[in-house]
Amino acid sequence: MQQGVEKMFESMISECIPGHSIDCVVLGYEDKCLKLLLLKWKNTSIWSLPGGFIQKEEHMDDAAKRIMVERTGLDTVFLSQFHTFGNHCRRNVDDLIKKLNNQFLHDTATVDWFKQRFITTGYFALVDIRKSHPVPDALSESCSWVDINKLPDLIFDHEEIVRLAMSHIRIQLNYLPFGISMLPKRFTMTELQKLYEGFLGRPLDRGNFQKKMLKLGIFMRHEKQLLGGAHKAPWLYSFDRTKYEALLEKGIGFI
Amino acid sequence: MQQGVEKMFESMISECIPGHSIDCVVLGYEDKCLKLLLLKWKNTSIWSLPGGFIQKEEHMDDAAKRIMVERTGLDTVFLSQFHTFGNHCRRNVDDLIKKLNNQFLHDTATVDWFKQRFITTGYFALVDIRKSHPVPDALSESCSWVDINKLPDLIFDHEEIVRLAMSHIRIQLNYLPFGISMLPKRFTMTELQKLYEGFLGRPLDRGNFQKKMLKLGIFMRHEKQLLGGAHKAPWLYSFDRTKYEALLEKGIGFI
DNA sequence: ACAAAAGTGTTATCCTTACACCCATGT
DNA sequence: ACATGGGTGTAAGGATAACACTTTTGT
Repeated sequence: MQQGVEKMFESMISECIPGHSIDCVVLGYEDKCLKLLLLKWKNTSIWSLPGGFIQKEEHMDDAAKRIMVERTGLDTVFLSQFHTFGNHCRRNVDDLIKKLNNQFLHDTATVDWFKQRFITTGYFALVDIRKSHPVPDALSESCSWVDINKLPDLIFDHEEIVRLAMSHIRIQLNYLPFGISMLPKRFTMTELQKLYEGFLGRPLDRGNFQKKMLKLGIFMRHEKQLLGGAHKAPWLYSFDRTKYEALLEKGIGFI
Repeated sequence: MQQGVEKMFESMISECIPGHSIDCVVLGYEDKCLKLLLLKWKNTSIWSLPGGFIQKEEHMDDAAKRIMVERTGLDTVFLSQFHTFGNHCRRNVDDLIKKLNNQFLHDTATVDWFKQRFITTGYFALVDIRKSHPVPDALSESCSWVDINKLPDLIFDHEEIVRLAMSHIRIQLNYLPFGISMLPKRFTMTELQKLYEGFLGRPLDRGNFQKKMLKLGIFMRHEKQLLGGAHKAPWLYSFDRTKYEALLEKGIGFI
């Protein structure tokens, strides 16, 4: 066991509040599909959501932001709390210890920390994969983007957490035009549409989608793209940040 | 200080998990207005939301249910978690102790319990006032229904919690037809409309409201009401429970 | 020239909104 | 009779959904 891990456990136990954790459902968009940021634990086939604990004097939202910076290097992302999971038996730590095969969990204080009951608050984040720099934590051999439709088995109740995050996002999609944090500065309407289709899990009508989006009045159209496709070159758009934020404030449709 | 309070503190500290609390925004409807269930602390002018703590082996949702039963005697209510408040400085306990004027908080273990940092999860509940039997807890001299538009100052950040609950309810109102748990078995469309207006804080068109509601197909119409008003007697409706629950499942409008 | 995908247009239908009108009842 | 509030109807406008047509580009 490396020095890094021991140190991390020490500071975790001394600086964080017990019993409460944070799990982040971090979504990005690449190659026409939605991807989820996952950690793979060292020398195991255990996959989990990036997460962490809350420092004693830290706002919970700030803890989520910190975790995002640590795992993705991104400090300004769309980040929103969506649910707190309070089932007392959500974590099967004995099973975890077995799978870990004597890695990490030796020290009694550390084992006790992991064995305690945790209530976890789920946050979802929408980020631009191209700007992200995933870094594994001390327990993980990798931190990587995985196609949302090809997820491996996840630890504990993390699959449930992902499911609920997606459901919250789908609902919010009705009144919050996501996208600015997930797409490159300039994008085509088709790219935006594919992103929406990824969230909703179903195809949308091309013509209607364009009209609906453009009517929101939050886009700026740029000169044509000339990328090599055997077809008419699509317009490039970007978000008019001011109008976009104003729309986020008041929402769309509704009430 | 009575025996009851000491006992309560003892079991609270020994049986509940520290650092996490639950606060309930309990709403009822009476006399054409929305009312909030509030506790008034003994011999003070401190008002607060009913709340409590989570037992060591208790699911968080069950804790919320238990708290609802304890305060209202109602065990099947519409109860839904809406947000977790994780600001580390949300509670000014020194101020509380001053206001309490040496009541309750003497024992060091108890003072320590209250002085610790709490993360609280907010639940909202929609109940039928007529069926409720508000009972104060050991610290309170009263547990009573207060007009949502005439709230007193609340302790800590409880006003913020109420505000956020209302905002969540208003959004959910767009796809969940609330009402079954708040109105008497039989009600008129105008009563339902007044309830909605209470949530939304604005008047709705009478004719359009009726058509929209009836189109949902979750109502049963009964024989006419003959109550003494100098006008046409309105129909009485009740919720068709089966269809209502089915609609709650899939939501209305949307995606 | 042709396929492929982008952009735009058309139509029918539905929903919302703002009213207007009539109905039943108690005074 | 009439004021009061309940029930229903209508017409305009907007949003939605399905689909057709045109345009541009690389091969």
